[in-house]
Amino acid sequence: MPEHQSLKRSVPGNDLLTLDRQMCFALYSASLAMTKLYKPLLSELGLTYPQYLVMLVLWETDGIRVSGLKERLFLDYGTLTPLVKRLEKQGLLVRQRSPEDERQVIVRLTPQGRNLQQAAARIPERVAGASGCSLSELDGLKTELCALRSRLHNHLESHLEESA
Amino acid sequence: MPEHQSLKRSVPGNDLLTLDRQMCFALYSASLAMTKLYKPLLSELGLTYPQYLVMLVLWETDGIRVSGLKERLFLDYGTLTPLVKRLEKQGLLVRQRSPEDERQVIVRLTPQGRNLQQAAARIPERVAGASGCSLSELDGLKTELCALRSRLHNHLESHLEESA
DNA sequence: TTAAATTAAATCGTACACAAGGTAATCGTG
DNA sequence: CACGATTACCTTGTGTACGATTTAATTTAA
Repeated sequence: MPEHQSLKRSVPGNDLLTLDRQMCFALYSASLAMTKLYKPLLSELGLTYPQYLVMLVLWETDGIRVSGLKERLFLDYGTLTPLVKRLEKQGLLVRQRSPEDERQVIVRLTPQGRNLQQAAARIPERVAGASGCSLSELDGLKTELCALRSRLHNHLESHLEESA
Repeated sequence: MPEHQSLKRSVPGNDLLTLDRQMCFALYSASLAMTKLYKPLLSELGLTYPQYLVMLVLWETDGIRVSGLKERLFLDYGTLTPLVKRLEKQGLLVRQRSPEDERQVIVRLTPQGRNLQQAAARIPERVAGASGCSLSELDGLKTELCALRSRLHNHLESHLEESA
């Protein structure tokens, strides 16, 4: 038997250090698989998955600032700025500086961006069907994941000032 | 309320088209938050999160092929090839073509890569603590997510030949 | 027994994700 | 009013993800 296999047993807590024991890997791989499921549906609309999330926010709250998207989607400016610019280039929205505060960038849907909502209307049910889960199953999982995310954000927040 | 009066209500299933109703967004944002939780712990080891996943596989199964990593982690060659090369550059593993089949690349841990397992041994418990969940909660969620991932992969597989 | 098909991996191009650093506008305090 | 701090956003660099294409090795089949 190779040396490293006997070493394996000697590491304390080592039995927890396997891929299939990691909740994080289940989360990570399920999230990537879900994105792949959306891909063909969203490509009909010319959207990527993160772009779809931005459009979901705008369909609910048009005229939001980039900082609003940041808070709603938990993404950085470094992610959002080029993402929103790509949506602008597609003609789905316009970015304009706020007249009251020139630092702020307001994001507004174009008529084309608003119209895309109809085309997207069937996506949730198509995804639900493809995921092979009942709506209540999905909703239960959603609730648990939101609770987990919330706890993670609390923890990340409470450890922010350590580096400041 | 008559369905045809507001555009918003007239879109069938439109009330499902909001960010906070999307299980996918809960999944996506929880996964990103989890990665952020790991980041400071893994940076002590000089690893990114996907690199950590590769190391987890290697600590279990040294001498695996790249295609083995692909199947285990559900990632593409396009992701894995540069990722494994970066781990090789760090001296944690070596890549070598199989003598029996020159197409295959075998990935082997170096002593340094094997030693890193000790340094990583405490990570799972530290993450569990930081996530604010009990081990059984995390395990329950893990099981649900694996089941979801499995259903998504089945669906993606069954729709592969449509494009072939 | 080779030419065609298949396979394993690499490469290329696009789009995230985010830390770190930068800039311009605004605010707060003396 | 001045000026340092803060805010909102942008830019750059590194590291994923993944579709599409390519290359080289192996297998299959005519």
